[in-house]
Amino acid sequence: MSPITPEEQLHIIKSGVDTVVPESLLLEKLKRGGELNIKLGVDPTAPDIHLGHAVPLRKLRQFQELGHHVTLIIGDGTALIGDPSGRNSTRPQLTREQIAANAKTYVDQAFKILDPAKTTLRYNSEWILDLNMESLLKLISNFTVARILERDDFHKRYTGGLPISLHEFLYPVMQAYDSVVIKADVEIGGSDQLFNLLAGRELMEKMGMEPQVALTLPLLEGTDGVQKMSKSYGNYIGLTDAPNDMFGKVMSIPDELMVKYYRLASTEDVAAIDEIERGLAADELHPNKVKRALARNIVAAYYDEEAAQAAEADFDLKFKDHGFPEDAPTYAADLTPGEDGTVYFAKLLVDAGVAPSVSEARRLIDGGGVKVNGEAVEAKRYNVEPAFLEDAKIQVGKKKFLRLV
RNA sequence: GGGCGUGUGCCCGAGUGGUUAAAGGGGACGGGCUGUAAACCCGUUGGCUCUGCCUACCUAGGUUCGAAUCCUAGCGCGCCCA
Repeated sequence: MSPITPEEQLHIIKSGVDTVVPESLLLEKLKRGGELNIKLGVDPTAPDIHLGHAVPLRKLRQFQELGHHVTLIIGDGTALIGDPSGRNSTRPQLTREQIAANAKTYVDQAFKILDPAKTTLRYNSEWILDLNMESLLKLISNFTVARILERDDFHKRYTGGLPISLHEFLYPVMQAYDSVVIKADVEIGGSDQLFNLLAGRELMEKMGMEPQVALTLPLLEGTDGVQKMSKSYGNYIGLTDAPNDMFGKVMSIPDELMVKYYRLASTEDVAAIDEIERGLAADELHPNKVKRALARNIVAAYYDEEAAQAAEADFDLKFKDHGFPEDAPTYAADLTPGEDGTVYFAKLLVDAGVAPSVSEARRLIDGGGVKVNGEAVEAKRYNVEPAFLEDAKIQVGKKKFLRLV
């Protein structure tokens, strides 16, 4: 057990969190000493995880470092229901094969963050799918329809005349039952999970157990700084992104989000983050330096320190020194000239995958966005003599590089 | 089942039968500036064998010299009535 006091633990745990319900119970549990059982339930619906999904995992890791134990529940049973949280329509139900495949991908990525020695992995199909009618009825009788309907998304759908399938009512109940089975001390989740976490408290209490503490984490905004991180908004930083991409994406977040990212997505100590936050507010720290450190930290968390430094060097080369990266993709271009002795450069850019259409490529050239060997190609120069492109280093915009071979 | 309304480019949204590839905004992209951003300024934003050609305003027909704009049917969406 860590020598630090319960109050200090609480401070660390609270870093970056949205709400803790109730905080007093958490402190009480911490004071009792010994390891707490921290629960996170995930639906195996998203095969690729990004930094947003990693937020609760980071928090679990923090608990582990404080000496606590984590129970990660793969909701392969509840996935058959489909979590209605935040939805305004019934979520499509997944097949068992999809679920199994997703779960595996998820677990592989989750263990990049979690300490396997302090993690128990459970699948809730184990207990949920074997419930007989008698126990199921007993279980659901602990909740009233009115109570379930209080939930904001159900309420909206109900009053809005949108359908709610009966099985969706069961989702919070089943998630609560998970907490009963594994005897959770704390359950963590996104802020949209609060209702489900509270249902767990309620059920545990009704079944004569000490209720769990509900701990919710805010949603992490994506690289655009506005919308929550999500693959569909294209603003995500994937855990499997290459170090250079990951570094660059972190660098592109707005300054205002740096501290939040530190708290929710980095491995930095809470005390150090407190200091960074203070330093930024007092104008003692340069935002650029802080963001670089953040980007290095995040890359190092998923790769290693060396990769992080290489990514930073690459970043400087591209954006600070405007150099040409060594690892630029290569393209074997056909430089055979046409009848007029030139190569159709605009088309070549499309074939090489650095421009979506010939028209767009022409516009990019006209706008000075295409550089060959460091020099911007002049407007209207869509056709080019082959020698001009011999082993050329081509840059399109700020981020696309290409080396002809 | 009936009535009314609506359907435009990535999104929102304007649109008079005839310079409409379609106003305006957002987003995105490119350039400048910079600390990587943000903010700000400028430009671009259907495709192509590009001073021109082709395809476009839900779909299919029709009227017309000419239609996103008018008509018919279908499909989608909305509201009201049953």
